[in-house]
Amino acid sequence: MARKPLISVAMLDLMARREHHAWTLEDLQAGLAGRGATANFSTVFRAAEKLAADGIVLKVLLDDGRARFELADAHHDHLHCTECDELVPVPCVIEGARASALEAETGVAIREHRIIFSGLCPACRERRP
Amino acid sequence: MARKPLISVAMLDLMARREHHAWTLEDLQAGLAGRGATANFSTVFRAAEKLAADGIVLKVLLDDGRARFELADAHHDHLHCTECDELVPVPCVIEGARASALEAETGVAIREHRIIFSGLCPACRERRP
DNA sequence: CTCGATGCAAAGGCTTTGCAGAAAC
DNA sequence: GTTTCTGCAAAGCCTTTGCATCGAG
Repeated sequence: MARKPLISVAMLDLMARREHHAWTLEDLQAGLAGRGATANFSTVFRAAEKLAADGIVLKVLLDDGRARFELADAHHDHLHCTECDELVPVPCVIEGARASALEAETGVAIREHRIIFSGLCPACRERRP
Repeated sequence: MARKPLISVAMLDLMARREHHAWTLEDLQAGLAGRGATANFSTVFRAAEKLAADGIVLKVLLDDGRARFELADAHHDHLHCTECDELVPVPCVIEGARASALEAETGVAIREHRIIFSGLCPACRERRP
């Protein structure tokens, strides 16, 4: 019989199912439990942090004070749905030229950016027109 | 002799001096104390929250977990300086057309956005080329 | 035996709230 | 007297850490 996989492996496996785009630690713990991989919160926390440190997942912090983790793939920005609380990906709207212009205009040196739109995700928008 | 002003008044007065663009509660408490308006942290917190609720100041939450408050004026975005930790204002880079295009493209309904760039502010950029 | 993974409980960092007294009107 | 502002202390909410155990190699 197969041995119990490490939590970090089960976690990546879970995230790959894309039930959420971005997962809170609570989401992860619940999702893991739902698939028979019950784990302590600290363990979930440490596994997620390690994956983030290794660049395998990305940690995103929201105004609600809870971090979300998502599989690290192509850069994109986010929309935080005010209705269902999901953090959905949207394509990046900052073209390199725009950033350069801003640097020239303001004198700052931009290393990275984080854009979070608030509004309704497609599903909620349809549900509540 | 003039009576002791409400903390919220002293706070607005302090913020108007623009020593910082955005103030943490700690900054505010220290700034107030420095001007003879010593106040309890809770009082500073409540005054700031009330001003934010009234739309007089804007509350901005950063990844470091501490909220900042700034006088609410024209919309702008921010650069969080990785060197001095200041949150400096930069002009908004999202034109309305861009947002509309994004809504059409993705199906989301955007209500507002928050952009935080990370990098060096003009002063630090000059200091550390 | 040694090291990483895990569970449990406790500690942290900031934010919020409850309650009572002081101040304003 | 009633409402608002304050101070103090206690809770809260999530995130982190310390320590001991467990399990693979």
